[in-house]
Amino acid sequence: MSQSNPQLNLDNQICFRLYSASRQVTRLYQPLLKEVGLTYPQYIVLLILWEQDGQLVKEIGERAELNSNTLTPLLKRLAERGLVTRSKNPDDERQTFIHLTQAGKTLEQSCACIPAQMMAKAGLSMEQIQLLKQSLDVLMAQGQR
Amino acid sequence: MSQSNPQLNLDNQICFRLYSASRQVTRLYQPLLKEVGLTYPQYIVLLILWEQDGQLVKEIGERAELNSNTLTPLLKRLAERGLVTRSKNPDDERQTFIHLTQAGKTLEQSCACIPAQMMAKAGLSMEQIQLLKQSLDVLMAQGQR
DNA sequence: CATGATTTAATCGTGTGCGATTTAATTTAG
DNA sequence: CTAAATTAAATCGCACACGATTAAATCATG
Repeated sequence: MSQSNPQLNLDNQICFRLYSASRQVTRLYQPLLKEVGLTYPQYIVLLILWEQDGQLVKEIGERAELNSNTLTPLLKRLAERGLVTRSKNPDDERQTFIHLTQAGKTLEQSCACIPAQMMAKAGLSMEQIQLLKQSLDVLMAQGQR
Repeated sequence: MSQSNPQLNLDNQICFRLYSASRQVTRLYQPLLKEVGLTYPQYIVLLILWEQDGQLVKEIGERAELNSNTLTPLLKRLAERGLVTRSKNPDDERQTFIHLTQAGKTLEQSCACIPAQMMAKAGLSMEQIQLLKQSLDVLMAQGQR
C-alpha cells in the first residue's frame, strides 16, 4: 500500500475506475446480447437506428461518438447478417444511408427486455443512476471537439 | 425524440454514457501520454508496476482486470521499448515476472504531473469525483467472477 | 510414483477504436 | 466555369479486449 507518489496511486485514479467499469458493463451485457447474436457496439448502433431509421453513417457516428473507420466495418457486418442495408444517397453520392431491414426492426422486440435486466444486474439505485449520469455528462461536456 | 420503446432510448441508457465517457477520458489522456509515448492501457499497467515492482502477469491481470491474451502482447511491447523485463520464475516456470527497467522507473517521474493535469481537464469538482467513484465502485462490485 | 487435474502464459481469431491517409463527390472562390 | 478546398466514407495500420484453445509446468491423489 505504501507508494512513493500518492498522485499516481491507481486507487485514486478515477480514470481507471471508469475504464474498468465500462468494460464491466460490457461484460454484464454479454450474456444478454449473446442470445441475439450482437456485440455491444453493434447493439449501440442498433439502438440509434431503432430511435430513427435511415440515418447517414456520419449521423450515426455523431450519436455514437464513432468515426467511419470504426463504423464502416461494423455496419458491413450488420449488413452481412441482414439487419441493415447500406445505400448511397443519390442526391449526394458521398453519403451512405443505413436502413433497418425487417429482421433489424424485428430484433428490437427481442431486445426490449435488456435494459430492465441490465438495471437489475447493475445493482444501482435510481438515485445512484441519476448521480452517475450527471457526473458522466459533466465529463462528456469537456473537450467537445 | 418520439420513440416506440422508451426503455431502449439511448439517452436513458447509463451504459452508453459510461461507454462514451470511458473513451472520452482515454482521448483526454492521449495528448499527455503521447509525450511519453504510451497508450492508455500501457499507462495503467505501468501505474500497477510503479505501485509494486516485480509482479507476475497474473497479478497485474488481477489488478487491471485483464487476461494474458491482452497483457502478453502489451507487456512484450513495453519490453521492446526497454521499460520492463520479462523473466520466468525459476521456482515455478509457469509464471512470468515483470520487472521495471531503470528507464521504466525513471518514466514515473515524467508521468507525475499527469493526474493533476487530467483532473483539470475533466472539469469535475472534488465532490463530483467522490460521487462518481462511489457509483462506479457499486457497479464494479457486481459480478466479481 | 505415476497419472489426471489444475494452473499460468502464450497463442489464435474476431471485433472494435482510432490516427492517418485515400478516394470520390460536392462546394466554393476566383 | 474551373481549380482549390471541403466533405463523407472507406481504407490502412496498430493496439487493445476477450472467448477459446494450447502448451508447459506443477499439484494432487490414489
